[in-house]
Amino acid sequence: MTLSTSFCNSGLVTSSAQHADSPEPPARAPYHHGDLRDALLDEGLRLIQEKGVHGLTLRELGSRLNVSRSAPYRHFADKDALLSAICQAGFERFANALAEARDGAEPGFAARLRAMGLAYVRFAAENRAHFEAMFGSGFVGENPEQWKAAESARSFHILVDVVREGQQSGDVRPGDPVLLASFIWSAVHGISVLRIFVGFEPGSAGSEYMKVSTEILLSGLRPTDSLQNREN
Amino acid sequence: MTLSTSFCNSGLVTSSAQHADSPEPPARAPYHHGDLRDALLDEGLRLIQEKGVHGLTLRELGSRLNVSRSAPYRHFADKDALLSAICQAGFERFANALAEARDGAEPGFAARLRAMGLAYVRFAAENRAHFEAMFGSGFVGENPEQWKAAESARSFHILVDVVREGQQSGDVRPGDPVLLASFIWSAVHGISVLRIFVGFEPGSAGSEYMKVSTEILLSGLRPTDSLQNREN
DNA sequence: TGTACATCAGTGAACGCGCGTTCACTGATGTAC
DNA sequence: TGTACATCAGTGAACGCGCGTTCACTGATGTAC
Repeated sequence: MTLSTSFCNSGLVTSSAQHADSPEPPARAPYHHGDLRDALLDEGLRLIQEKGVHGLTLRELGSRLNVSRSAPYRHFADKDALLSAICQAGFERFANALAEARDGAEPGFAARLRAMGLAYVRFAAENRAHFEAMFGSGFVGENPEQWKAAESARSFHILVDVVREGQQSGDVRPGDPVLLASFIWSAVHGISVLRIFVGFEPGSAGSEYMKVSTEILLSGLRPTDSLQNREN
Repeated sequence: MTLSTSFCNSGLVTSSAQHADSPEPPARAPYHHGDLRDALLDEGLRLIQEKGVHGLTLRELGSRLNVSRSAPYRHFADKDALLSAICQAGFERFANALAEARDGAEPGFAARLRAMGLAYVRFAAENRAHFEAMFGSGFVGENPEQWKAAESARSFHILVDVVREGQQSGDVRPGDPVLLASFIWSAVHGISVLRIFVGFEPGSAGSEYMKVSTEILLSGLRPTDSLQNREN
């Protein structure tokens, strides 16, 4: 990289030689990256996926993208700004995943909760990097305001609304829907976090565990005096 | 520190002068710390409490204990060994806290679960440092075998046993007690983790939230066909 | 259609920092005789 | 009761590393005229 650059800087001869070789100089990286901002977000994600949040360094990022160390500073004020952007993007995708699960499910509270719970755990497993940037200790812990951002609130309110609808249809016990949703959230979050960060996945298969968990959750949320409302 | 040491190294005169001044030289730290190993564990905990796991550095530790940077290496092979010891000690205290909660509770599954759930969340809140060393992303995530160690298994089996007893007394639905205990663990863990790392604590007071959560959990664990078994 | 010029998005060398760890050393302690 | 000596638990200087960030710079791009 250093070699080719100084090579090109050496004068007109080199430049014209390149043009003689081929109309599109192949081994020459363009001076402008084109979409470095998005590339930084993407590669940053990949880096976290591989090495965890603390493996994310601007130097490594620059080197992977064949760009100088200081190039990222044209797009992000500092490392924290980059991490913040990754976190924010994560919450956006997360909220979308939850909304999709809700919309794709059969009607009824139980089906929706099952779908959303599965989506939560699956999102965590499949987007470990985003999830770690969003909820990992050390980052959000030091920036709790991140949690209050629009996108994370949206994720949570999707769940609150589903709970509220469940209450209206008589499938969910009465009570502050925020507290009920919080418990659901915590339970599913606990499953995700223990699996991802600690490798805790009881039952050899794992799917049985998820099934039992959702069952207990649903059963606990049902109104205590209306057993006839129970679904399949 | 450097001054006083070189001062003492300068010869017999200084040494005798010290004795002439006072029988117990006051500003002189003893060469041997006495109990550096325990002091390292204690101060290490304090450091994590203040700055998170990544704020734990051997240099800072040495400086806080008025000891050289390399002194810790007399007691721990490296930084990881120290963190491992902190983690291990955490699991030991954690298991004790759970066992105490179980033993201190009124008889019956519901009372025990309430006590243990509360103990779990409280341990996390009051021993943030231990908790972070035990479950924080970035550490245990990279050393999953830590989780399988004797003390962490002990914590979990305390819960499994309580569930099993609950099943025998008819307070808990049938099914693999390990899966049931895992769900309880996950739910309570989720509450703890969201509170500690993300600052998520719904309901202004928080105690109401804990109460609702335990209620849902208990209700979900009850055998579905025996409503008469419900407790207060 | 050209051209001067402002602006944007890169470069690469360097700074300063804090870290884990090593190493030859030395003072303190305990123990065999 | 003394004394030689092994062992233990410290010291402090140094090494090498990777990091975030800054800075003067330069090539590329777009835009007004």
